[in-house]
Amino acid sequence: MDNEIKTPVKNFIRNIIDDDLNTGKHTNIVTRFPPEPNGYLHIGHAKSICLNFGLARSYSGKCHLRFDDTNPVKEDTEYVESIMEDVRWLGWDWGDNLFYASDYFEQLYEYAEILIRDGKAFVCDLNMEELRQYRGTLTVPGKNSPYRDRSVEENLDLFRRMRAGEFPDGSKSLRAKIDMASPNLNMRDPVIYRIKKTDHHRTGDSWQIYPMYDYTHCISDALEGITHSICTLEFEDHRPLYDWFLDQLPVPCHPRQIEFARLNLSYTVMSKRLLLELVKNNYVNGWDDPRMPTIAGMRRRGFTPEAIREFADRIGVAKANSMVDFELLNFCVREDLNKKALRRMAVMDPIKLTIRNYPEGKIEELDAENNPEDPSAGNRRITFSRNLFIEREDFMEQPVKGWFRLAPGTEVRLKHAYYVTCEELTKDAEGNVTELICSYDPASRGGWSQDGRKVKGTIHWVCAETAVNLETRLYDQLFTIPDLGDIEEGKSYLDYLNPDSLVVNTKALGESSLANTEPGTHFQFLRLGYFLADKEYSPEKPVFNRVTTLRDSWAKQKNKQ
RNA sequence: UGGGAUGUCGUCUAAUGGUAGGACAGCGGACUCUGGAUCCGUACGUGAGGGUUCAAAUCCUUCCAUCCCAGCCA
Repeated sequence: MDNEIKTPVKNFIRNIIDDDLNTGKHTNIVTRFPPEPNGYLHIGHAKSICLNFGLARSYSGKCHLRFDDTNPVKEDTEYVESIMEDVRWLGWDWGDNLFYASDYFEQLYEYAEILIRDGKAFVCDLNMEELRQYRGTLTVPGKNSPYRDRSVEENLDLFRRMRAGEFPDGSKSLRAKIDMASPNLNMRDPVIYRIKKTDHHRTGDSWQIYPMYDYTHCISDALEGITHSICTLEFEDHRPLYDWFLDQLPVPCHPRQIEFARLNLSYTVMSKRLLLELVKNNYVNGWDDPRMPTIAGMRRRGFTPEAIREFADRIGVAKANSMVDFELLNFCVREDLNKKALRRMAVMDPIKLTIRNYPEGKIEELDAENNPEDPSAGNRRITFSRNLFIEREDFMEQPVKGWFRLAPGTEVRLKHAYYVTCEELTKDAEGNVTELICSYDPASRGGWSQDGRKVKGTIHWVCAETAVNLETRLYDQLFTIPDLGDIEEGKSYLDYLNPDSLVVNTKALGESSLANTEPGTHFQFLRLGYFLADKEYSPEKPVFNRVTTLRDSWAKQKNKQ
C-alpha cells in the first residue's frame, strides 16, 4: 500500500484541512478513530477508519485509536481485542497512540468540579421518568429542574458523595446548566454523570459514576490535541454541546468536530444492534459469519484489506445520506484478487466426460499457468486421463443461439489440455444426462491446434483419477432487498433474510493441489469465481468460501432473453 | 406543526460564479486458451419555480422531498 501513488480525491473534509493548513490554524493534523468497545467493527467503521487514518497518512499527521469506554454495562475487553485486530488487519497502525477515555476519568472528574464551582453544573435528583417529563418535547420547551438552584457547596458535596457511592443507581445525576428552552434537546441541561455501580473492564470497581459521551468525547479530543474530530451525521446536533463544554473548561485546545454521512451498503444492515441480534439469534454463525458485513466476517469470506481500502477511497466522503451499491465492493475485490489469486480448476456440479479414443489407464501431465496476470506466479502440472468431469452447466443438449460451450457434435477446448468433441451421451431413466462420450484430438495437446482452426469455447475440467472432493460454501447477499431502511409496514428486516444466502455444496471436485494448501489462501477457480480456503479447511476436508463470482457476460446475455 | 442537516447520471462522487467531469453499474464493439482479464466507444444528471448576473450546480428567494434529534447509549 505504500507504493500507491494516487492523488487523493477531494472531499469537503480535505478542503477544511487544506484551509486550516493554509491559514496557519494548524501546522499538522491529528485525527482519531473512537470506537466504543461494545461490538465488532463493520464495513461502515472501515470507512471511518480509512478516512481518519488515511487523512493522517496523507497529511503526515497522526491518527489515534481511542476506545470510548464510558459505559461499562455494554463494554467488554473481547471487543477491544477484536477492534484492534481488525484495524491492524485493515493495514493501519496507531503506533504509540492508543488511548482509552477511561484513562481520563480522573481529569474528567476534576473538570466536572470546575463546572460545579462555576455554577455551570448541578446535581439533580430527578429520576429518569421525571427527567423525560421535564425535558419537554420537540415542539414544547422543557422546564427547569427543581434542583437546578442548589448551592455550589451542596452540589460539590453531593457530587463527591455520588463518587463515593453513597447513592443508588439512577437516584441522582450531574447535569450541565444550559438552557431548558433550547430548541436543541441536547442543550436542555444534559446529564453529564450518572451513577452506575458496575465494574468497568479497565478501571474495575474504582468508579461509581461514569461520564456521558457528550462530556467525555470533546474533552478527550482536546486532551489528545485532536485537530479534526470526524464523526457521523447524527452528532451534528451535538456539536453545540461539544463546543459548549470546551468553551467552559480550561482545556488545552478546541478541536473542530466535522460530520460526514455514514456508509449504507445495499443488501445489508449496518446497525450494531441488528448485527448483534443476527448473531445472538443464530440467523448467522457468529460475528465472523462470511455473510456478515463485519470486518471479521468479510475477512473470513475472503475480502482483502486492499480491496476494502480501495472501496473506502472510491465511495468518497460527503454529507448527503447515501446507499452504496454492493457491486462496487465486488469490483474492488475482483480487481485485487485478479492480480493475486492463483488459478485452479474445480467443478461445482460434475458430469462425467469420457474420452473414448484416449488410452485406458494412461495419465499424463500438462502445464498450466498459475496466473495469466502474473507470470512470476509460475506454472503447475495437472493430470489428464480418459475419465474427466466437467461442469454440468457447460453442456447443453439443445444449444441455444450464441452457445459456444459443449453440445452434441461440437468441439470445445479443455483448458490447458486438448480439444474434445462430444459424440454421444448416456442418460438415466429420468432422461438426465449422466455421461458425455467424447473424442479428443491428440494434436491439440496444450490447447493449441496447428491447423489454426478456431475453437471458441474453453471450459474447465478435472481429472477423475486425481481429483479431490471439495466443500464449497457459496455465499450470496444476506438480504433479498437492497434498502433495509425502507421496508414494508408491519414487516421486520428479518422477513427479508435471504434463504439462499449460504449454499453448501459438497459435491464439488477440484484438482489435487487444492487438498494441499493453507487456510486463508485465495484462489480463482477458473470461470467460477474467487475462493478462500476457510479457517475450517484441512487436507482431509478442504473447505472453500466463495468470495464473489467472476463477471459473467454470458449470464447477462441469458437474462436478457 | 421546534431544531439541525442534505438534494448533481441508475449508484457513489467532483466542479469553491466561467466547457457539468470521474468511478461503479448499463449498453455496443475489439481482443482473448477463463463468455474472466484487458482495450475502445457510448448513453445517462444539477429536486421545482422565481430572481441577480455577460455567465448560476454554485449567489438570493419561495416551495418540495429526504434524513437526524425527546437514553442516566455512543
